Amino acid sequence: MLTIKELAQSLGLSITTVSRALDDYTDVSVATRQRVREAAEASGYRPNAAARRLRRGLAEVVTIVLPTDHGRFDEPLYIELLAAIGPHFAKAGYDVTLLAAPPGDEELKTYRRIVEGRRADGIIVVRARRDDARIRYLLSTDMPFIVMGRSEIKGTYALLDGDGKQAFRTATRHLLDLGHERIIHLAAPSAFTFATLRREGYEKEMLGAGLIPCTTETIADSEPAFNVALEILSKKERPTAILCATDKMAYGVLKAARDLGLSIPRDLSVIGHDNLPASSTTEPALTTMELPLVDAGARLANLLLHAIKAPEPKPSLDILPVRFIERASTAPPFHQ
Amino acid sequence: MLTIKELAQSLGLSITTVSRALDDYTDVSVATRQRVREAAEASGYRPNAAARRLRRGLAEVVTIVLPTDHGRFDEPLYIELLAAIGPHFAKAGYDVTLLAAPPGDEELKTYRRIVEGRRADGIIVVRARRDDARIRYLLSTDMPFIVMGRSEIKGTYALLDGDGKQAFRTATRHLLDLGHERIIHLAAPSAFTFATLRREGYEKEMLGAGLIPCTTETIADSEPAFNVALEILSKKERPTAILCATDKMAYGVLKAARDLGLSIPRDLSVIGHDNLPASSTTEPALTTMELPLVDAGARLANLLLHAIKAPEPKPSLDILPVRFIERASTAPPFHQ
DNA sequence: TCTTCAATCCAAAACGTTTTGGTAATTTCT
DNA sequence: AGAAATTACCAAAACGTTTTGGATTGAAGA
Repeated sequence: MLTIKELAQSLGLSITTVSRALDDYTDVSVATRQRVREAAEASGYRPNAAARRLRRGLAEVVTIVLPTDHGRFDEPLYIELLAAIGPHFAKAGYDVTLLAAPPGDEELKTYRRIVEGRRADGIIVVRARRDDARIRYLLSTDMPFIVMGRSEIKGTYALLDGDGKQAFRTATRHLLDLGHERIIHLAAPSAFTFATLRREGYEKEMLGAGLIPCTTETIADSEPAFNVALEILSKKERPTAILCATDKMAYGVLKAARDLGLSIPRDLSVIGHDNLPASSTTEPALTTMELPLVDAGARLANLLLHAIKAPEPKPSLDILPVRFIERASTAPPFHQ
Repeated sequence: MLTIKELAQSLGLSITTVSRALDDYTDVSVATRQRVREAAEASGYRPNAAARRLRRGLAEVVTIVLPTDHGRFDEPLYIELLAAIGPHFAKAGYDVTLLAAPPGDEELKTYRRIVEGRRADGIIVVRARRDDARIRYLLSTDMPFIVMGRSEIKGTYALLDGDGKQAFRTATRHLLDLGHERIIHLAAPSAFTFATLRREGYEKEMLGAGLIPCTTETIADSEPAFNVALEILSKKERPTAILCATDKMAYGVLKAARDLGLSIPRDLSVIGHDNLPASSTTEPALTTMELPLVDAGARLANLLLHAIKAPEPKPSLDILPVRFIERASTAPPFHQ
């Protein structure tokens, strides 16, 4: 590859001048700058990334570590997020590197590798837990980072999350307005902040309507939700609506209802959250909620780039509105 | 951060010795090596990535450029692939960087940035086209790369693809064995190699069974397939089975059948390809095919790492077997 | 005893940039 | 006309590694 030295030689200029010309310094004449520009363009010169990183002390990289549970991550969410943040970081001259690590020790090691090897200028932490070892570790370093989701760790860092509480209030209200009264909430494990928040939203709205909230907690996946739903729906006084913490759980509920011969939405209304790609093709199409990831990505990139530039980070908590998407799985309750 | 200089000083050794001790050279005594090891471990020393990259002339990075059509990429396929390749590259000391670029000029610029700035040691090209500008560009450089999918560009490079032809022969045979005779193939545009191959498989098996193949070509998405299916299924002599080039197309067919009051699989068998996450939750669950991405990822990582090491690349074409997944959307034809 | 050899260690060069701290030539101000 | 300021350029240092090509010791062989 062509180096700046060769380029300078071919122009009869010093390395310094070429470098400064390309970086728009004012102490090189307009004519020279132009000449250098054109020569660089014509020869396809591009500064060696490693060299400039070493000199500048910047990696020009931000990293996102994706938690992979069993070798694969079936979370289309993060993919959308990646697509959304990519262009923003690219425009700022940053590459986005993607690391996959199973939660636990391996995950922390990955973070240490990034921090200690100065492999990135910033880190994106996703799927925050209420007590999160990654956040605690990062706070002990000077690595800028931003958290997607909510954690309860105290400290000076920026958080970004959807307004799950408000979203679940809205969803509950939607069901109430349709005339439902026996509304059950299928919650995700309370170790996750998002689960707690969604539950709070549901409970608040129920209580506001003078109804007793009724929550069942289970693993946030299709299978466990299926089993729980089978049980709930077999009872004599079964609910007329189930509000699920996630779309995946809603899939389990849909299946359980089908297996029991219940018609949706006639006999049961179902709502999920996430708006996974599959949710528009279920039968019936699932009423759900979605964090607009294009906006979230822009905001996230912005915050992280700011944190990288700023000497002293400011704590911040960005709560983004969640969009309610009404499809075919909700309707007024059918009175026998 | 701690540098090797400081570490060496604190140990009373030279930089050279510390560096060589950590790299397992034989010209440092076992005792010293041990001592250095422990000190490095204890102090959390990690070589500065930029410095070692500059010196070694390696980026320790491979890049995958994802084609984003309209700002987002709704291809869960690549996500799975990413998860699959991640650990392999990590083990070899490589980071995976992810770049998103819309097909066309922007995309080529991205490739040039990587190559000219030496930002990666290898590139993964996905969604190969029959005539692919990216491949042509990469062939003109010395950047190692590997292609996922098939292209018709001549040259010395490695290709990796699923055996779509064999897969569609198997699928067709499956329908024939069930007793179907009026089997229609809903094909993707023939500009894509995969579409042509799948079609060939279908036609070969049909002809082998003494039946006339009948293919309809359309955009590989749900909506267009829906419209085409509506038309096909409204005819008097409608098919008893539709073999779709992709799952997304199959979703459209499922919806069309539902709208026409046809029961699946009684009145119509449907098969897709890709095994998207949504395909196990459709009603009924979709019979489909899948390229085992865990294997594909391993193979891909292997090939690319090899290409990076090897001075002279060898051309290769890896055709991976596709797995047939029988679910509930296929059954013997129902004779009125 | 003198050379040879292996075992350990190290100083200095190199990787390709950016930045610091200038110099020389020209212009502008007293 | 001489001093001061401005313009346009550059040599050399620095970033933190890895690697090259020895140097120094002590043991083994002649």
